[in-house]
Amino acid sequence: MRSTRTAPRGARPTSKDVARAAGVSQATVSLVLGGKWQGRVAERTAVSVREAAQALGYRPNLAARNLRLGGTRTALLVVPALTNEFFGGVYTGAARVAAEHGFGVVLYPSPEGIGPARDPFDSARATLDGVIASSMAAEAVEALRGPAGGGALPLVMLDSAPLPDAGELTAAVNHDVADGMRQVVEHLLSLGHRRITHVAAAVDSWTFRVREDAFAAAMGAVPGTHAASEPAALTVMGGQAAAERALTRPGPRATALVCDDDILAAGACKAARRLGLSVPGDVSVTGFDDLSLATALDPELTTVRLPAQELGARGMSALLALLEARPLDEPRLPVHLVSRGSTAPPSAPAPPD
Amino acid sequence: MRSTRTAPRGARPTSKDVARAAGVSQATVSLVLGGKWQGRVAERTAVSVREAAQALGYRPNLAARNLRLGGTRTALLVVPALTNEFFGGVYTGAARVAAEHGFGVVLYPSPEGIGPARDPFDSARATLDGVIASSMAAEAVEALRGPAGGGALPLVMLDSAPLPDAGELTAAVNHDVADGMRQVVEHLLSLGHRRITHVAAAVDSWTFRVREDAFAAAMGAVPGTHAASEPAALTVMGGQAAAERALTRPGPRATALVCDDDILAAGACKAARRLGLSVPGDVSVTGFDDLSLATALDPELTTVRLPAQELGARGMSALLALLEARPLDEPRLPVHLVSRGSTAPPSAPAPPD
DNA sequence: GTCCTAGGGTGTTACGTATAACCCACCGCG
DNA sequence: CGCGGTGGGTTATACGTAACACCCTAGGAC
Repeated sequence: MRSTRTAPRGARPTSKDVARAAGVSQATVSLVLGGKWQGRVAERTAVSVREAAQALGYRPNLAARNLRLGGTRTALLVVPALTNEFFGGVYTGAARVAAEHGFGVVLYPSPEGIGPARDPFDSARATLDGVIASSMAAEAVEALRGPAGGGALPLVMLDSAPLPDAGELTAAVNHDVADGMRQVVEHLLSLGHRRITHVAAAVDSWTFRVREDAFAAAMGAVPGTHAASEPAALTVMGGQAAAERALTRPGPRATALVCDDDILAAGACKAARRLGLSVPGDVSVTGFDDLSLATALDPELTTVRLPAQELGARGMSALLALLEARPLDEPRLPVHLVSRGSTAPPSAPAPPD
Repeated sequence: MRSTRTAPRGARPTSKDVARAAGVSQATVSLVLGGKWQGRVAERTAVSVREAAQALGYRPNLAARNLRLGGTRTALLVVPALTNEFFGGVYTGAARVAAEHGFGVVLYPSPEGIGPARDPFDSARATLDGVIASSMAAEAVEALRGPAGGGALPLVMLDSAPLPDAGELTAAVNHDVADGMRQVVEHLLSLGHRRITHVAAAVDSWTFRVREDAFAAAMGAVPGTHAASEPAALTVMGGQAAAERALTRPGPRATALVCDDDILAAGACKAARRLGLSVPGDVSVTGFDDLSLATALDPELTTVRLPAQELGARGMSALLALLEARPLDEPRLPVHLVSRGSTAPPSAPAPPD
């Protein structure tokens, strides 16, 4: 009479229950269900174990398994925000590769947004096998590695500045955003634009610094061009305000706006319309990311597609390589320009219709 | 010489190490760090334990803790897709409340997208305390509850159809989307619209069925109105195609398009422009959700704001209530219309400029 | 002086799994 | 007839934590 026969609530069957039902020992259950029974357990026994497990609805207790094995086969993905579909793509890609290797991925949107009560990352560290940080600022990444005294977790950084003291347990996977910017500028130059303003995200992060540098380099390489830069808060309104400043500045007007992000580009399009300018008739606009927003706008946005899922997938692969002490390549993922309706030659005659 | 002094790699300090460093037993460490030492351990001892833990960089092993406590203080959030910022909001809200109660939230975008290799949810069930499913189809939710033989996990459904066999361990939190639709229709009617087409998401889910019914009810309540419905795939292109069909149908044209989602509304705006119609001059357009997309469009979208974070937060609260066997209310969250530039009286004279 | 109590800890066990180390019966072979 | 091998299992243990059930000492009451 120690306990009710049918477990009252949440009393999940254990491997011991399965063993009893199948008339074998717990060890045998573990062997069979763990797939390591070749030549150690008779076929008939294995079958009856599997049947018993099925009948009881047995699922192994992951906490116990993790404790035993000393690892969790789980990676943490840290992203700046989840309200951006780009990071949804990164997660999806990482989770796909993880699943193929029996790993799980836990998502952690970085501090802002989540209450300060007991940093979930902090308490989770002990049960994680590795960390993937996407587009994080350097100091935030430093904090992730923990007190440095204990076991520093393997860390993969996506689209982030390289760590100064990068240990051996670190890898990086980046988009080739510099090349993306180069493609944008070449596209515009080939259309005939010579006076181009960069609407630059006012965020201190690797990916945006690279874009600024690449923009300056690409423009500087061609004589007779006029480059300018206008900082913008990373919102639609921020893009709108920056574009408005750029387009109303005294002197000859820029004929093209290169925006650091599709969000900013959406704002730039709004600003142009408010000023009575047509896109792309009077001013061409480009973005970055190729969010679904890019095709929702009218005209559709010429933008640089960043393969977010690919980034997440490669990041997870790199982490797995790190964990298995395999050699790893740190690829620079190619990106490509998607040319749509928001760019056209400058001062073109109004479209036929 | 059994092992190197400084743990070679990943050898995290345990509570036993802390105990040795502080000169106490492991049990005392557990008491102190667990906060249950009031009147059982002297202040001085507690302090030295904490100092030792700090010095060693000790973090409790969650796998062990979970095994011991039989729970993980972790909930699973299942969403249809992560590439939609709405669900990012749901997650954020749920995670905030969870953190306040020492809970964590694991995100699981439902099957499509994630490889089929060993369903992560399936293997995770044993280590979860509950499930929150957002906007899921009925059959998918059924599957979540598992083989029904073992312990069925507490389940909270957000914006979903009520389960037919809802057990005691189930709760529901919904947006009052019917009221949202009513507000939209009343807004348009008060502007003078009488011929309105509902661009309806062709997705078999509770939230969209409710919208369709509410639209028909609100229109049916006012004599002299003409309601129509046009199904649309839940993408920009789907919305565009549906709106095009709706606006080119023979007979008097609808003066307003009520879209089930901001994404669809964006497509509808594109369709209108392609047909040479101005928004809102010739046709008014409304959306649902109030995504950032809504303010990125030009004109900005009149839409119904669904408080996604609030939904996630209330869902998590409901789950916590379920777990603690507390009475719970199943609120119907109020939503409200955000009136912007995409709606105006029908057949209005062209705007001044 | 003896008993009781409270304060301050410690020993021990259990959680569920994986696996190393055994164990035993049976069969074929010399 | 004895002996080694092998197929088919079992027993025992460890993972790190939490907490129950003790234990010991000292101080006060009688």
